[in-house]
Amino acid sequence: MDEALPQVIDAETVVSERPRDHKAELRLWLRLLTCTTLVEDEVRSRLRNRFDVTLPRFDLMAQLHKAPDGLTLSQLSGRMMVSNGNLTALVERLVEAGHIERRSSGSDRRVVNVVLTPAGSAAFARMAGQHEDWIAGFFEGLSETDIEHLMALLGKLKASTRAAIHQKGPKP
Amino acid sequence: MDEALPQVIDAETVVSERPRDHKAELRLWLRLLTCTTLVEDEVRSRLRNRFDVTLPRFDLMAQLHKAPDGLTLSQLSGRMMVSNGNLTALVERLVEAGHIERRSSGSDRRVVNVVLTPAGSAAFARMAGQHEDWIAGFFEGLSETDIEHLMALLGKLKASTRAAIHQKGPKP
DNA sequence: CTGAATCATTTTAGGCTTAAAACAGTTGGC
DNA sequence: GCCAACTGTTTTAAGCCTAAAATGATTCAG
Repeated sequence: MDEALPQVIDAETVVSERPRDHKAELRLWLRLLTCTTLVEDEVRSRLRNRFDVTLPRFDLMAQLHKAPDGLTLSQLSGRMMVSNGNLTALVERLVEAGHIERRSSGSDRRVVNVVLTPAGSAAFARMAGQHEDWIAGFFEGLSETDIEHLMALLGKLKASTRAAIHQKGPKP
Repeated sequence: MDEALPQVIDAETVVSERPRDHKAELRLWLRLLTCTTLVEDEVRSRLRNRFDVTLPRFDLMAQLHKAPDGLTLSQLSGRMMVSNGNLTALVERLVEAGHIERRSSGSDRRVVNVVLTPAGSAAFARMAGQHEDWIAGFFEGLSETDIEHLMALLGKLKASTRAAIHQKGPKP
């Protein structure tokens, strides 16, 4: 590519001459977003059509499934990366649906514990199995090594992004 | 783990004995989601804090920027992959902010055309430049070949997912 | 033992999103 | 010309999401 450059221009100069062409990164970001949206929207739609459940509710049930002894609302909001106030209504609807149960903690009257009911647990097991198969279906065109490479590259991206975020705005 | 399997079971049989271990795909999907959410939330937050604009409004302005002659609401909803009813309020707020302008089409009294105002156009140019730099910053930890590989692998994933979606539910 | 700080949750106000119904304007077959 | 089908937009009802304020419970320093 740079073979025919005049000899007086060294590599550093060439770089500094195009300081701001970030189109490749921008295109990559758009593609990343497209892929995620594609999968996510389809998952939402299948959960809704086949199990009459929304993705946030599924997520909440997944968290409770991983914690059979239940979780407080704060623990839930932390794990779901969702604001605290959000959970109040979400929990209320899952209670109405009979999937989960509120339990007040004996020792601290501020905290609300939430647990899957037996019915909710069974419903979640059914949904989670299907969900896993759906995801496998979406990734079917990728080989095992594709999956490994993608996993590694996304790991790198995750680290890079976190670094960029925490560099600019870590609480002083 | 399976080292002590009876000798009569060959590799193929072993594979068929675990027909449904899709954990690698599931983990990859979670990581993909994490990366996208990480970038998206940070972009939202910066747009909000530095330009007092939401991501949907930025997206809408980006579409209008690419179409200097303006777009109808239906064209906009198609390009933004968003429902039609969604746009009514979104457009209304951008009109209030002075970023865009409604123009009724001369020939068809049903359609509403929308165009960036000069102020909106200038505001968008400023935001888009910053936005590109932010994305470049998030991807800084990736080499040029990382970016190429990621682009290719995500292209494969996009194709695979589309195939899986259209296989199960294309309109008959 | 008491008041300030802290903590868990809920409420509030505002925005985004969808699907489906309602409205309004246009078009084509008769 | 007229009406039925179609099209573009808006409205409605319901859900998800956040930040910030409010409420209620706990803890701890003095």
